Amino acid sequence: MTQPHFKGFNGMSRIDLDLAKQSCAGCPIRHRAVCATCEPDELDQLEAMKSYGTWSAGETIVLEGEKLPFVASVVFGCATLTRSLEDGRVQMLGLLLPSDFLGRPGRGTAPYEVVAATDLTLCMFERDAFERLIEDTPHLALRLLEMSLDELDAARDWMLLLGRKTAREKVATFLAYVLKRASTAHGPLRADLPLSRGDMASYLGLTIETVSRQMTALKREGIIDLEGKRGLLCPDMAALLIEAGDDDDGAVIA
Amino acid sequence: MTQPHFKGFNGMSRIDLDLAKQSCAGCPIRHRAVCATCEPDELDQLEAMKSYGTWSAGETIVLEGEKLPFVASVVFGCATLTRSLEDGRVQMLGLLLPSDFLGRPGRGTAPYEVVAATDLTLCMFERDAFERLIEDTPHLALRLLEMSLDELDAARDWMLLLGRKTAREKVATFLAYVLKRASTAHGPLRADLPLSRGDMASYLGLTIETVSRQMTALKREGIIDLEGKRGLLCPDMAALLIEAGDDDDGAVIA
DNA sequence: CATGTCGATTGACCTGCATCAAGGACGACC
DNA sequence: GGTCGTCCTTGATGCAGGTCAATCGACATG
Repeated sequence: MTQPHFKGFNGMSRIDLDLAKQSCAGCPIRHRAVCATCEPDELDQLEAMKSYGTWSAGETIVLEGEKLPFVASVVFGCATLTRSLEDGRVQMLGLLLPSDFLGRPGRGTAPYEVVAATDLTLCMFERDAFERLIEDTPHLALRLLEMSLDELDAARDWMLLLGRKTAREKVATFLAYVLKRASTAHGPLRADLPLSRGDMASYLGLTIETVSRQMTALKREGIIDLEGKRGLLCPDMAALLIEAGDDDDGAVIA
Repeated sequence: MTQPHFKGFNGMSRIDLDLAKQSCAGCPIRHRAVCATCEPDELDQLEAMKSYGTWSAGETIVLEGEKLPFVASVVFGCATLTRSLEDGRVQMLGLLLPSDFLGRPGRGTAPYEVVAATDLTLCMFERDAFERLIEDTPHLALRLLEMSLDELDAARDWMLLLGRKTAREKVATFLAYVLKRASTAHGPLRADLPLSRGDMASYLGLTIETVSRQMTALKREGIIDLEGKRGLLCPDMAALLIEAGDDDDGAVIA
């Protein structure tokens, strides 16, 4: 386990900053997140408390039960929320992709471990200042309520997956989700897997071996194709969705 | 499937009303819910839009995807939230016990089926009026945010259970949760199971048979005792918690 | 080029839970 | 009391996925 450290709030390269600006243009955490309805002066306040932080793949951002002194939006990269049983069994509880929100306004400590699954950039807001802003800004609280309801929906889709889907359906559902999140206007034919096989197993309530076997099976049957370890292509999204096991439109996570 | 009907808003016996009053005294949905910090005039407004509804065990309150025209707090009884795959597999996504809250402020339709698991009384608030009140009452939005974060925590505990726990641990965890919710100051030695074996299976991502077998095993080993089908006694809560598989303090659901 | 590491794959085997199938227990209703 | 119907329990069997272990790239390092 890497030590939890804190590059944020200061040390960022020029390039990092540019990339961050690009994704957070105008309103700092724009997609899915807080400021869809912000007034200019509120945006100024957010801007004032905002900073960027980077972590490299595998680094821990907070340990289970520790304080998370900020809330944040993922600019790029991928982070995972996991919880463990004492004997070492691990289950992923959340997957954060660009534009997803991290943090529980009003709650200082994280009831799960947060780890950077890939190199990661967060757009962060100092917690205390952010919470003060919420108090004074009614529609912000509503926006956050919206967001946590979305997360709740995602968690519940995920429960259905964990409780009732077969290994093949689980893997197919995950791949479909990744493709959906990566999709452009041209269609979701290609994506980079944001997670290792091990992380996928943790996500899906399976073992590495089972994930690997299901992936090769789907590849063998022509439903997906793989480029190296992380590249994923899907010639026919519909076929993949059938394997995923239900009407699932890919709405599987927050 | 029973047809979704709507006894609420009017037809209640004297006794029902008394019971409801008792649980909802003063502030209508008090525990875990909205009004911990309400002003007197806000309470009046809530009072004005409030009504009670009853359902008997097995009745459906809303179908998956239908509109739920109210938000509510459970006064007594037990309701379940479930979602199904097309082929009939069912997973429970939420369990509502007295003082729990039902409904997603700002969202009209339920993404799950809501069924009364036992005879059930809800304290209901007409949706539109409730949402108007939220708009004018900033701290209500914060309170609701709190509540949905609690639900999210519960859903995530549940994910860990579904993804990584053994059948025995799952059953023990559920029983511990029931005992905890039923506990009085004197300790949680006895409780009535709010769910049938089938519903427990749906909750835990297992089959009826497996649930039944694990229950008999726990009974045979003296960890629990059963009175009839629904009565549950636990001579030693600590022993049960060990079977539940982790530090679990019983915080498993919203 | 040899060697080591780390992730992914593949195979052989085993087991926990699902599945299929019979009973029991208990209440409702005639 | 007899006969359902519903829910629960128990047994026998099978299989999906876990476990253990070997191998295979891909990439780094000496």
